[in-house]
Amino acid sequence: MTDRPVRTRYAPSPTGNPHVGNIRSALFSWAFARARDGQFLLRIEDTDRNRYVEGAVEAILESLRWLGIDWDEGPDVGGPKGPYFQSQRLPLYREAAERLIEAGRAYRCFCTPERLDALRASQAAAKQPPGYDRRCRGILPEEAAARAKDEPFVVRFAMVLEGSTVLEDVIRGQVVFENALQDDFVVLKSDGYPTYHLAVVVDDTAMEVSHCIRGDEWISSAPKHIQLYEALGWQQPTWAHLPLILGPDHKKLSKRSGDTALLDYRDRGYLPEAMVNFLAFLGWSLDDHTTILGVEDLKRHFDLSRVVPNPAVFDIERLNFLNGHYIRAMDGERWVQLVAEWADRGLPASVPRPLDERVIRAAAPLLRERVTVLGEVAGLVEFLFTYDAPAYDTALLVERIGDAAVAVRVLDEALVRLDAIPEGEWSTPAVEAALRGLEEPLGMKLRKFIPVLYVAVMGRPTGIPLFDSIGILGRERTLARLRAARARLG
RNA sequence: GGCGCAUUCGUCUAGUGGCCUAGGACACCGCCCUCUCAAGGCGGAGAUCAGGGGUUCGAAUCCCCUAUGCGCUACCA
Repeated sequence: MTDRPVRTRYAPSPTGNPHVGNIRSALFSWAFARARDGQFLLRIEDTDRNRYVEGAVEAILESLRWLGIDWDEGPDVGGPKGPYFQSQRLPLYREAAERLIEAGRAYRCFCTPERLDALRASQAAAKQPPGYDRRCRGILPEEAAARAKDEPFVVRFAMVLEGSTVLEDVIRGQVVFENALQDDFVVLKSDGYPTYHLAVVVDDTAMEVSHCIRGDEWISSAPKHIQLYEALGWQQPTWAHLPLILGPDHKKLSKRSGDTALLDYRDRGYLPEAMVNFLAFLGWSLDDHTTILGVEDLKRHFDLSRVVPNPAVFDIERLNFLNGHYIRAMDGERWVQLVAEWADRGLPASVPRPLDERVIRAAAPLLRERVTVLGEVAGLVEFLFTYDAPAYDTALLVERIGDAAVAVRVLDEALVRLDAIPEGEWSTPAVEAALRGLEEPLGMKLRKFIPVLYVAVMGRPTGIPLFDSIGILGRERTLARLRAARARLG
């Protein structure tokens, strides 16, 4: 079973933006294939025409690309086992269904949706486990074939009724399912499309997938797939059911719980390397101490044997930490570009474009240690791109220092000292020297009075370093802001 | 309801019978550094390993029971 060359796949259905849980499965499948020098393929499971969402396929490709996950075969690049859209592989599924019928392992079912609903309702009312009652399983093959000519039908798999089906899972070990409890599930729908169960078995076989790596929500269906493999006489892949990713509410992450689409994280300013690092450790670990791991190392060292069986809660704090880490670790020029991009994206339309690159370059290093998510960039640099300080509450000027009269003195003294710097000598060191020189006349430490100046200059008591900010801002704008602040205090 | 899975600090995890009076990381708290805020450095608190029975000289690690949580239970994946 494991002697085959490693081939794994990610097989999403195009029903929307892939969420982080799905992508984590893709990441693990991909990393496993890469670590084993195998191949990774992408297959679109578009067998449900009702749930198909326009643009979803592109969103899937984009999600993977963003994280740096590449595939050897897939809908866009093709490959020897194509096509990679299930909707284009219909004959394969029909053929398999035919074989199953002929072998007596599947049968046509003519029960109407109404009857099925009624059946479920009565089972629920009687507190019986729901499931198809196998009414059509007894229909003679010839009769079924005849009725099929003008009656709608589905094809159901005839489950083995006795004994048990055993799943050998590399993450969970052996899981035993009683056959008597299994349902005669549908393999081919009345519209001729296969259900997931049939399609996944047919395609994984045809595409020579060696390891079926998927979310734990599938483990209950595993006996269906295993029996399908047995009935068709095909070799099972190695099974690996990954632990679920839970939301803060400890429920399975889903579109409904919001905040789960992978691309939303990109749009909020998370870095792909942070996301990969974060996702990699949701259910897996390298050893007893590694927490920072690049994608290259993941590709090299990932292994299913170190995947844990228990579900993991998605902890945004940890993602934030990693994002900040990668921001600080990245190449300086890339950081400048990101700052430019996010400032441009986030600054109000009233700020003239293009943005002054010199300002961006000067501010970028100051932002590095203060940004955890790129979306914060614009708010931190806005004051550098406007003439006046951003709007602020006058009370802020006094808040930290505690006394309006003292704040007034600070502003007056600062004004005198800064005004004394000639235009040509305006620089960060000159500003710093001037402001530090205030300690003596004011009779207080720099740290004590500087919050007043922060507010006057940037509209808030915290932000990127003041001396640099004033240096970038220039003489005229700085003095204007200090005077404006002074005027506010009467 | 049935079936299945899971259960180590708040969170992600290390741990496969003695190295564990349970290690790392995030978050939290404190100190240092410091022009604010951060970042960084140092330190702290935080898990009777869900509970109860066994097995064993010895259990977080093996077995059983219970509890709790989650997943599945469609002509959706």
